[in-house]
Amino acid sequence: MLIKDRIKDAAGILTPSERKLAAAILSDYPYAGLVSIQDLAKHAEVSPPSISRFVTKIGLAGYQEFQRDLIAELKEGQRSPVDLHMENRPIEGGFLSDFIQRTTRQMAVSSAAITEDQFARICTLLATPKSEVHVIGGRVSDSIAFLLSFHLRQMRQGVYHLPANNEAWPEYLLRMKQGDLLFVVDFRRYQPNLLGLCQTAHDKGAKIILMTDKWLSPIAKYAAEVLPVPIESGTLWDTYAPALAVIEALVTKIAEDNFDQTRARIKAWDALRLTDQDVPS
Amino acid sequence: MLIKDRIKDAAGILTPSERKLAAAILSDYPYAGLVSIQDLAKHAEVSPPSISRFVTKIGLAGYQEFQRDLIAELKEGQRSPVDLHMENRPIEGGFLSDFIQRTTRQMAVSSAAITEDQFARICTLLATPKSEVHVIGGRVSDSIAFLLSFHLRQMRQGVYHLPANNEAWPEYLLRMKQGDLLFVVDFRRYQPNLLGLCQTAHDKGAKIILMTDKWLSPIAKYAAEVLPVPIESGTLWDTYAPALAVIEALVTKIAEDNFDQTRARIKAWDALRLTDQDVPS
DNA sequence: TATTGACTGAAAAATTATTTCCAATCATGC
DNA sequence: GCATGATTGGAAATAATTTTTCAGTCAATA
Repeated sequence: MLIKDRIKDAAGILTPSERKLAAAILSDYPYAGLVSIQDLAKHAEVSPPSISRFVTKIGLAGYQEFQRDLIAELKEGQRSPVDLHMENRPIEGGFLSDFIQRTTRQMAVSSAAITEDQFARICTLLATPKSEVHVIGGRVSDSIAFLLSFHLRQMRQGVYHLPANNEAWPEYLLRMKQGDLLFVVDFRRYQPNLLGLCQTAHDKGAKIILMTDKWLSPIAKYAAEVLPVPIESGTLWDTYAPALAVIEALVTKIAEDNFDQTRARIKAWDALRLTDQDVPS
Repeated sequence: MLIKDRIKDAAGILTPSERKLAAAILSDYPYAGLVSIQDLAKHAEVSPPSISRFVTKIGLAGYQEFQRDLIAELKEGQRSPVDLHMENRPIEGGFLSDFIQRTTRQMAVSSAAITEDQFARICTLLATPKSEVHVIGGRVSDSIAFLLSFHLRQMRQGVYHLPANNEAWPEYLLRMKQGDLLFVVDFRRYQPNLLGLCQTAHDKGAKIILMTDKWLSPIAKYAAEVLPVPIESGTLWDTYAPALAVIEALVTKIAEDNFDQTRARIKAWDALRLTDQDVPS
């Protein structure tokens, strides 16, 4: 039996620190287990005795047998890609693996719905230095939008994240000029105030890039580019993981295309951040 | 340098038994080297001292370093049966689909590293009405953490999202009581101030649930539960999509388990929200 | 054939890793 | 609240592994 499975089987009877240990081992399986008991102890923040007890608990004679087995698995595993492949489809179907699988499927959908062409076009837009970029999302999706503006800010200047409170919007709208960009994330339960914002921005000549779901937010009307992403998870709630993946893809592509600039900027950034570091440990 | 190459480079100055040894190691590389010096000695038909001398000769400090290096090589090399596979054909599907596929792969890893058991346990903890839940994340990951607190707030009372500014933390810490929960998301570039927060919370008797990457944030020391999620995207930047998926899975599970309560709460919530809606369209 | 020097492995020593024991702590049930 | 039992990590004991020492062997050479 695989060590991994032994751990999962024993999951029910593990003590708190043993669970920490299990997490540490599984998080970089099997390599995390291929160090001395002391190093593993330090890494997992538990004591060596706890590890010793743990390996006994999962039915092994001792730490050494544990390691020998891990190495044997590694050796085996590399030989039979078939087995590995089987592992990728856990039919056992716990809630988590089930959910993840669904999300995974949705992610595939998103890459199908967005053409590489459009993707490249949007990257180019967002990377254009002379266009300032304004970013905002809906009540929930703003946190996704935040990741875009955060990373974008590391790569270029002129990136602004609009606050949720529309009282402050005029300040940003006044600054917007012809050719600037407004990146909006708006998923169902579309917010009327975002629509108003986009209308105004559009009137001012800003290009709007909209990330939305398949029902298409009314903002689509003003958008120069619409990035459709699937948000149905097959459950009662929506999933934003595909949306996040697309945003991360954008950010990564832009960063790679402008690598030197980005690196320089991050370096300068970090240098400044150090000066007001909170609590040096 | 790879051990293999070190051996080949040294081939000229090897003694007869060292050559036997080299052959034994290379014949089942790198697994043959991953046993005790005595087993390897027996297998290669030489004495342990010869092995010791050998590893020194090829420029390593000792047998242990030799093994550590072999494992590191293995990890590096196998790090990406997937990644490498993709790197070979990055153009095929285009940047986006390539990126999405990688992310997808990572998501599968996360469901392998988190046991269903642990998942269920954490859901139970977060759903316990009498424990208040405090949520916070790192500079970037806080936006992921936000989605947890946001949705959790829809399902139960006593959910607080700590502000990024640590000036305000004491207020929350004062409120924390024995048995309360602190859910922390902390990915690499771990923030010292979060560690301090967790230490204090832990001292106050709060249970800490930590979502982190495989390098394990130092907060693991105080954590009752550690949720490891993969964040490597195979590019220069990390991806939080798997983390988000896990959080969404948590939220969904909790909502489904407490469906009536959640529905009633959302209904009441929406009723209140309508009264101060910003701009009716 | 004797001498030299390199090579080797047995045994001892040193080091390192692992396990056991135990006291302190923590949580739990009464 | 108090007692009980489980859990935990430090320290000691144990075990294992690795390295060093050293004497014997062998081959090459004079």
